[in-house]
Amino acid sequence: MSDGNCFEAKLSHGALLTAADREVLRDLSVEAREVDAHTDIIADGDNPTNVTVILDGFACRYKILPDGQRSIMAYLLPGDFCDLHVPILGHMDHAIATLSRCRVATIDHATVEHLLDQPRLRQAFWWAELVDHAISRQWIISLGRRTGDKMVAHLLCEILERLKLVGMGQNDGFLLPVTQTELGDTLGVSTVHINRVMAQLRDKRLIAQQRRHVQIPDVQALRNYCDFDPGYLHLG
Amino acid sequence: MSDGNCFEAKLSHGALLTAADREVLRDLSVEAREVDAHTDIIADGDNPTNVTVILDGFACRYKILPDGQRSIMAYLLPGDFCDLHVPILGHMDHAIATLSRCRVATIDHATVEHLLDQPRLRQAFWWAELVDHAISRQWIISLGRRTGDKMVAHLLCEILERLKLVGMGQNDGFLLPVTQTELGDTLGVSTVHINRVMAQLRDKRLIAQQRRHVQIPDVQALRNYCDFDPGYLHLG
DNA sequence: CGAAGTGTTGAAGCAAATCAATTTTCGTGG
DNA sequence: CCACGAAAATTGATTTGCTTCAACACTTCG
Repeated sequence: MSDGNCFEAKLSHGALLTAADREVLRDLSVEAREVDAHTDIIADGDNPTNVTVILDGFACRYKILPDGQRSIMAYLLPGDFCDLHVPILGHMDHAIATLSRCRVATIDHATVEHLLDQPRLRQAFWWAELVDHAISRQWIISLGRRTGDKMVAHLLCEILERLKLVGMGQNDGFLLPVTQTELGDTLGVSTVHINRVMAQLRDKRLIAQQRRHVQIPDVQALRNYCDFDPGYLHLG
Repeated sequence: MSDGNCFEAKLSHGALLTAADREVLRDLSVEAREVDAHTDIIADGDNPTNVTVILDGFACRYKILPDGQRSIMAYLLPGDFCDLHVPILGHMDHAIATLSRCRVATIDHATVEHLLDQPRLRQAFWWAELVDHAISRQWIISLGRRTGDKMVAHLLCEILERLKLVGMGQNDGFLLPVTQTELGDTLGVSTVHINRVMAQLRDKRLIAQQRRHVQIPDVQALRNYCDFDPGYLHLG
């Protein structure tokens, strides 16, 4: 499952990179470190001096509200930037934590600046940011207009597609290292409701589960169920 | 209310622009056109050959779902880009329509490329995109974790702040050219519920309304009510 | 092996949806 | 300037998707 080139694999979809460009991206993944599950990578309000990339595992953007509620507003999968926006925005307006154990790489801001001087890499980096925004817009649609079962189905379709993008979603199944409580904090519903909705999807044979391993026996059926249209991921 | 320099005013917050930079931005606003209320500016799936900027009025990003529901996922206020992402993403994954009558300017892609060659303007443009994304993340929090009354309050606080940013939110009041049906499609609740929630906010003296004109007698009180923290707008 | 975290299930309650009707506002033309 | 029709706002009654509370089973791991 672990693949040091997922960063390169992802960004290759955002621009026509040369062999040299790819080499540069691969080199950035060399100095990686491991982070335990359920650990903050970047705290709310931080002004980190480098940019972090997820190389393996699942992480999330989240915010704790004054009343103690947690809102998870994005999943970060292998190949995803955590905080490419900090050099421009100045500080984090949310926190980032691992969901599973992760392997991450860090790139200092000076190096990022240098990479952004190269037109193809600049386009690839901004493509990644713009796709993240497109994903956020889809989450707004889900939260506003889809019922619990359709929200879960749509999220699973999205994760499968994003994992396949970096060569990790094999045989229409994947490891989803996310608890039902975390899914609830993502989709704005209670843990109990997530549990019942997952049971519904299993009953309808739209998904199968062995522990944390999710299988989708008929991807098209699940897509039809929640009107999933992968166009917003802008992969070609 | 109408001010040809709102584009310049907004982008000035994203980078330290020179007088020459500001001049360039002002010149782009010269060839503006008017668009009637409730008219599409850009259709879903389009691949426009220029970038549109709102100079006056309210517009929105929206998508019509297969079952006919409409989801409004962003408001575009004076100074906001409609589709700066299209040159990189290739096509629109949603549509953009006016809410009120708008004055808009268009910049062809070649000119955008030229502007992006200048480091300060490039930073300002990307700052605008990144703030838009930060706003989307806040909407995800609202939709997932706030009740109807807090969602409306938070949205009003945000709009006030964004209008003041371009010199348009005077005396803690502003014109909100948005129907209750549109607010419902924005916040994922029914028109009836929006109506009752607005009545609650009036009863609590958190807002006052004369037709479409919203007044906020005590901004801090409204902010406290919905835990509005303007940090995500990254204005300082 | 025991404790903590996670998943599952039932029952009761509530926020918001839906359905339906009425009033108010707005735009347009006579 | 008023009349008229359409759009928007308002209100009441009923229904429902989801929450909350509570209990219990399963899994994981030190």
